[in-house]
Amino acid sequence: MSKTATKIPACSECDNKDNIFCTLTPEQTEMISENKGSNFYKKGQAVFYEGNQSHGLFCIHKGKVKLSKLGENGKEQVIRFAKTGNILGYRSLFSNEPYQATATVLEDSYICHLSKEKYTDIMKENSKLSWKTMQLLSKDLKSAEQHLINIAQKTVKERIAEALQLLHTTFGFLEDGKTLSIMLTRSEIADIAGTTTETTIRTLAILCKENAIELEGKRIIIPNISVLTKISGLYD
Amino acid sequence: MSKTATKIPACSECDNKDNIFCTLTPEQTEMISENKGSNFYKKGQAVFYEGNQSHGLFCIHKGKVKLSKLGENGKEQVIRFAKTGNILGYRSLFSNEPYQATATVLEDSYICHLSKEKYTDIMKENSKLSWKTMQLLSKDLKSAEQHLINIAQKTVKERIAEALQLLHTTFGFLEDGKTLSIMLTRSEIADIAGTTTETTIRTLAILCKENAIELEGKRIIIPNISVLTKISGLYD
DNA sequence: CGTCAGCTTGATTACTTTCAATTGTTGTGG
DNA sequence: CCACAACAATTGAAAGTAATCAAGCTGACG
Repeated sequence: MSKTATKIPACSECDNKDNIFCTLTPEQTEMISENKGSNFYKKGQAVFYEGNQSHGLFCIHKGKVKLSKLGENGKEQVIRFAKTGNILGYRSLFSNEPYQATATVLEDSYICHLSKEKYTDIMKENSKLSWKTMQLLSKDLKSAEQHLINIAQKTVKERIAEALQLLHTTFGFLEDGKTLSIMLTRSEIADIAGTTTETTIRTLAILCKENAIELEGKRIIIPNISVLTKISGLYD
Repeated sequence: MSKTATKIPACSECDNKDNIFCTLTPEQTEMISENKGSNFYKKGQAVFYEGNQSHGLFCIHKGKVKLSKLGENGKEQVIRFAKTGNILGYRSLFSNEPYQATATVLEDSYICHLSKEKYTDIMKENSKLSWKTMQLLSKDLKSAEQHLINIAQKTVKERIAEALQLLHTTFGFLEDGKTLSIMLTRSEIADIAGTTTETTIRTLAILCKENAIELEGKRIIIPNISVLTKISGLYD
């Protein structure tokens, strides 16, 4: 609701240490920090929309985000997820095209806005940041291609099982070590797997019957991840 | 069949001018050129296989290549195409992972092999090459995501129409200005659209009946590309 | 001329979507 | 706190789409 920018510290104080910025010098960190804007986003709010003119990139200080695109029929397709420490909208760095996807906050989040120019300036003098950025692109490309082949060749059941695994590897479990720490609607899960809400509901029920998962409302419990792995046909 | 490396000139003499190397200084071009190996590949031959340890990247001096991955069921999925002037296997630059896809030559081609180390050395001193590489990654990522949403949400007919458009935009027409300059088997077209050979045949027949295309054996004629565009629901 | 790979067609089956109706949940204002 | 509205979840039945299986055909090539 209210902007709580004051809650977010300077980049030098930020404890997201294992992200793309870890190679920056203190001066460079300061440079980024001076030009950043920080915002609170309420669950469901959009950070940017597909087609928007891009005015920079974003860094998730704390939170969970989904990136999605709309098909011609208006159906949503989830492309990727991002979480604390990840950056968003970095592809706009390399082309002056608008954002290619819509970023929606999945739970209340704090997200910083960074200047595109500062970032590219730093890339020029710090080849490690360039390198990190390329690795990031490369990683995203790899998962996009994997996602593609999965959707193209797998049954709905396999794709749902895989979607649940993706949620696990991205966001992890709650303290109990078996409940997905993210709660999505059936329709959102459908948008990951590329199917409909109804089919998702039925398929989740089947997975439940096969003891691969347990359902408690929106809460999804995965007692043994290897059961899901077997069903999805994923072996990595 | 026989190695015809002598047919390929030094990089400085190469007339693929609009590719990623156009920003290199003469010295850098020479550096790449000295370390390159050139080979002739016969139609159907593989340049590298998914899972192979990567030992460098490739530049297509002249030719056509498809990049594909295998699903768990053994079914092939075409990820991307590449043609004269494009580079292949560049993702191995950023990670020491094996090649993520298999590159297969679609018609007799001349392809150069470049040293990974030289490329990265040049990237360090030439930020424009880094930039170009990032743009390339970014572009590939964009098309992969577009391909994903298309396969996830479109009918087979739309996907086949789109596959034909992809072949057009990538490889263009013959001199007659309407015949696709690439001839693939029905099964290969199926592997682009993520469907089966039989369905591809039936769908091509339907497109033919609707006067979107004409078929002469493996030759596919597209008298009016906008008809296909309309069918595929692609508007870019 | 035989063979093999690719192409084609038909019939059947399986899977998924769509549509429709109902129930459950959540947040809000009176 | 309750009632209501809006949204989410569920279930069933019917329709549609595409895969699978089976068989015959075609054309290139040694």
